[in-house]
Amino acid sequence: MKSEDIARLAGVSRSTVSRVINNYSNVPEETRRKVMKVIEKYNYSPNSSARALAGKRTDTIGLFIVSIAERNSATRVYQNNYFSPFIEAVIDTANARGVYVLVHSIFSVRDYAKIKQAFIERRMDAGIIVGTEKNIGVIAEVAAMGYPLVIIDYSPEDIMQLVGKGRIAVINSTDDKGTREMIEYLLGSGHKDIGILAGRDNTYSGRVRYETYRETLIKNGIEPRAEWDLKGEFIKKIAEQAVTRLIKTGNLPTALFCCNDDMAISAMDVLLRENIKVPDDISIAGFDDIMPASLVKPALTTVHVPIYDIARKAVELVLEMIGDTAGNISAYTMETKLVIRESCKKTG
Amino acid sequence: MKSEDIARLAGVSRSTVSRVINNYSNVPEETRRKVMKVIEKYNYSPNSSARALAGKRTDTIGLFIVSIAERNSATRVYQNNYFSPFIEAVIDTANARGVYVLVHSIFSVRDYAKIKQAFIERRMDAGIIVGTEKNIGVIAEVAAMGYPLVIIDYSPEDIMQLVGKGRIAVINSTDDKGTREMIEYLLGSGHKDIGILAGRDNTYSGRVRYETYRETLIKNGIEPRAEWDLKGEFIKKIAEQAVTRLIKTGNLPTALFCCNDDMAISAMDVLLRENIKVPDDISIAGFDDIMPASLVKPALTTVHVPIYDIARKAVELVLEMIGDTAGNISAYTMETKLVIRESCKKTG
DNA sequence: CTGAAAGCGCTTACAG
DNA sequence: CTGAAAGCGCTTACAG
Repeated sequence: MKSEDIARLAGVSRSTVSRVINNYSNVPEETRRKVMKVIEKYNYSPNSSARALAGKRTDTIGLFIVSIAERNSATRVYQNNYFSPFIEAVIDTANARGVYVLVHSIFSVRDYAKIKQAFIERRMDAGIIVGTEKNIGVIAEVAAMGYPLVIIDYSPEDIMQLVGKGRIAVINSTDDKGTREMIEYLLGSGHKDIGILAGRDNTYSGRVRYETYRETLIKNGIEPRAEWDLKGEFIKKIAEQAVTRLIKTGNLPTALFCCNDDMAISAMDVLLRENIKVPDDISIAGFDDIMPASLVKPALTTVHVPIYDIARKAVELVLEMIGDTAGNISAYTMETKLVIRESCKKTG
Repeated sequence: MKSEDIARLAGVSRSTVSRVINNYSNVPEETRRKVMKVIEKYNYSPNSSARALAGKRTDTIGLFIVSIAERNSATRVYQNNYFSPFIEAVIDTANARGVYVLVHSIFSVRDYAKIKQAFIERRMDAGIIVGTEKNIGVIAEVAAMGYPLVIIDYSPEDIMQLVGKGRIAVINSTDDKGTREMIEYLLGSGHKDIGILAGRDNTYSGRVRYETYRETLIKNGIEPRAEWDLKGEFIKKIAEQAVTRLIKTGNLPTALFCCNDDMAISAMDVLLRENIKVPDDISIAGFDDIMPASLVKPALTTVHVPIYDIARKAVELVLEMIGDTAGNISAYTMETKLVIRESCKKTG
């Protein structure tokens, strides 16, 4: 069934069918009804490829999930508690607005070209990029092609500087405020020896959380100690190794600020295995508030990142930008919140 | 950049460019190289809409996630530990084969029409349907349109009977074997009073797990008791209510077989709150082996369902079927495995 | 208000 | 081996 069939059945031309479908204002009510009746009777819907080729939107957005460091992990999918809710929220929000979502995995820097590829092939009207790595070159190219892009977790300043032109929105959470509140909470609980299990420093949130940790300690008269400055890269396995090494030194801080929950949970596993009690022997703090954070024993004290809201905002922004050819580069920040559970306690 | 531009630049016709791109055999090596050079230089890729309209594949598959009972839950996304790994595995597998994935949420029976809609609009070459509800009518219609479909968790017999023609594969896990092994494990641990927290009975796995539970007890000379036959519908909240009511009766079984892990974890939460110890006062068994199953305390004894393998198999089957217009209705069963952790113990 | 016609960017018989 | 032409199913100026 194509528009020509509908036209014939309704006794009008394809032009009129098209006008009805696209809600043109200059179609008399009676004509519209007559055509609609046939359309509904046959459950007709235009071929999306033909529509797109003729200049309409694809009504599809791309969601690109970048997790470069994890490409070789067969169990990756079971581990990633940050992306899963994000993906689902994007899909639900977009679908509710009648927009399709093409989800794509990016596992290597080389893979990043696939983002551009999808736009070259004109498969989507816009894109959302989330993940552990950003290739600003590809982002700039896609933006230059005229496609709106929403980037999650990226330095707004860097975007402004590095992307010449195009419609781009970046969404972050208040990683600085969240980190500050957590460190001050630990300080307020009597901790002075606070270590960090840091995230990836080629990530905006990773850098902000790390730097804010240091600044907050220094502002409170405490010099961060190099031996408690662990690199976890936001990855469970690397975090485990770092914590294992720390334990071997025999010199533990009284609290460890982990830059995401995945690493915090890994740290707790290792400590448990080594018979070091959380929070009695060491307090563990996380970041993100992913679902397992409240399930784990002891339940994780962490900073809530509104993943669902970020995802929803991303879809809203991207749809707005599709509709508005003028738009330029913009930045949004979503509120984090300290969540106190059981994994940290007073000391001293 | 379009094929005409490439043609001009390479000094050939659009036909030849197309032949090179589609790997036709009758293009001399030299011509191919000449054209490829221009294609690579300009990073050209054909417009997917134009290709599809001209009769090529869309190179896109649809993944439809049906979770009807959960439509109104804002936190749904954080809860669904079964779909998340499935979605990611489908995407990863498809992407690795150069195929795009359009993921769509279905929240109501009315929504089910969206599946057909996507095919009417010719947005994809085939579909995978997973979730808590199946609309066999829509499935039959899409199959009749000639599109291959992979259905997860559905009665093969029902498919054979209800769908007249078309290419359909259904994938299940060995829910019967898994249930039997779990119940026999509990019996072997001395349990005679074994209750069930059942799943949705409009689900194939829900029915099989329920029936196998009853059969296994009866075969072992035990009559299933109505007061320990709880309906949980595979949903956390409903499971909580059922367990709460059970506790109020003061008449607990020594073991409770929960038809999925989500419900088992909910049951443990309620029991913990009521100061009933797992596994000392009651053994709790789950099904699925979702990620939190091993995180929770006590770690959940459950039946492992190979979600990742099922997802991968689904993609393989769907791609095979796209290539093979002959194919017919087929059924596959993936192996489950008993996973003994801490939530069940010997009794009597 | 409405239809005929051109055009979107491909692919593929067809003819040579 | 290769090009000119038709056709895929729409949308949208254009003309009336």
